Amino acid sequence: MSEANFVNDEESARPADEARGPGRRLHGAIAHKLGTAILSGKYAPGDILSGEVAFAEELQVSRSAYREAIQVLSAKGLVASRPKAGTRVLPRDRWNLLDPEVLGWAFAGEPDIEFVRSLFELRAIVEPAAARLAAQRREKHDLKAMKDALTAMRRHTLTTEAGRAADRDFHNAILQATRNDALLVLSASIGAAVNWTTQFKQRARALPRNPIPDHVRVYDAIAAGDAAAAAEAMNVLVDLALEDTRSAMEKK
Amino acid sequence: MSEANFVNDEESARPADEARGPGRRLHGAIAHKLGTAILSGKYAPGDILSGEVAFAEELQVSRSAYREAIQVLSAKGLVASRPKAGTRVLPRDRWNLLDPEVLGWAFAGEPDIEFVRSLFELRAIVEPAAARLAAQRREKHDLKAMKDALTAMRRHTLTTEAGRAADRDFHNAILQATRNDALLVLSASIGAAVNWTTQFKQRARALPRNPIPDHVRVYDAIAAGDAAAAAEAMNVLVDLALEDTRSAMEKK
DNA sequence: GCTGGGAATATGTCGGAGTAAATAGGGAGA
DNA sequence: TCTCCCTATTTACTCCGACATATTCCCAGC
Repeated sequence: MSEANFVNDEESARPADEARGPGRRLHGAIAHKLGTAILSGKYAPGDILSGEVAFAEELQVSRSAYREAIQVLSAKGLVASRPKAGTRVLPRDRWNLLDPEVLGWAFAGEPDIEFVRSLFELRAIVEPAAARLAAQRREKHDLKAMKDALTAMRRHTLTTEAGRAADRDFHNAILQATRNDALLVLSASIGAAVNWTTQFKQRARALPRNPIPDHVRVYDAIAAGDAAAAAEAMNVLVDLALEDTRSAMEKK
Repeated sequence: MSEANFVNDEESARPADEARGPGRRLHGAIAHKLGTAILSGKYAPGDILSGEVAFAEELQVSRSAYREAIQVLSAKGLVASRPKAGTRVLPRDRWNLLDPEVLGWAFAGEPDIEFVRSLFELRAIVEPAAARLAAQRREKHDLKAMKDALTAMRRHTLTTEAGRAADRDFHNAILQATRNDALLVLSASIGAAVNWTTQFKQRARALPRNPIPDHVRVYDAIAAGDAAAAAEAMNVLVDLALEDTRSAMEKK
């Protein structure tokens, strides 16, 4: 009770009420504001956000709060500040686009279709390979986790947050089964991004396909230990998701 | 070049010779110290870094500097602090292990061989696929960049920083040719990590193979537009690198 | 055993001192 | 007279310590 690690991060502690707001603390809100502004292109790489005091006054916050927000952006590679030169936006290739928070900022405004494409391409590379490894290395409890996620997906649908969480759990269980930390972290980031696109698809009223059978095929292949079949089934799954997303974005 | 940030510890009048120091500013140095401590396992997930003032006094810095360092770590998902409860180290799966700085911290001490293995496994998944895409989409200037990097690799060797930079440039040129931002960012992170392992191999005096011919094979396949051959050649390249690294770590 | 108040601790705020660096100005050499 | 270099000023970030606020844990009272 007292020494137990209750894993209450900042969002699960909240009643999941303001999940989509700026949330967090004051400097977090400022970081969100500036981050979305940068990601949306309002500040281009090379631009200078000059004037610590000016910004602090404009946002009606203290310089400390502004400074801590800049620290966050700096830690994510979005900006760099030097004593006299001011705080300048770094070139895109320095941005840590795989950071879940940065990804969220990227999808806060109008998501760039080129970037979404590249994310799905990456997913199409990583996830089938992960399914292949999972088929070779999965243990009993991995299969149980996948099965549980599948039943949850059946009960809810992808139109609900619970359903999307179950979807993430399914993919997460596969990643866990690969026994690969790097893969796990990477796909956690991608999963967050995919969740955004799924919400996006839902807003566009474009969820035509029933994704359950495809997921079941992946599960069966992994359970059977058939690496090639698992990779292929996951490949199909990702391709369909990409197709849906593309049509949804074009429709809009 | 552009990274002319030097540490301003006490009054070290070093002629900016120390390129691999903690770097950056005071709070950057603190973040480095705490980051390496966390990554090395000195602070386990769930541990509490209690006492903002205590830490600040122990490190002989002000609370602001300590706070900003915590902001950086928090932005990278290593810790989370809540009002009264203290600053807790988050579970590993929340860490942004693909952040270049975090990767650097992970390799600052004794690198975990399991983690290195998982990184190379990820690399073995991503880089061949990237070579495949590059073979399909490369333009003239991409090939020129690869060729330039190859000649630079020949002139210097991997034992020098310039040679390792050329190696990174080569892989970077391939990633650029994929026209995929997400891939580019990911492999920039991986490339930073691989650079660490290469330095590590060098320290262990284990660079037996001449990597140039293998790189040339990759280049030829991409130049010819042969996707399958490019993927296979890159596969060989990554496998050899993994083998070298493994033997170097076992030797040590 | 449950509830409410107080103590402890972390976050948010503030303004000032210190310092690094870019720009401008002046002087020397061609 | 023009160019180059050196120096001084100015500017904006960096660091600091104190104060105010909010939240949570602990414990006493019911």
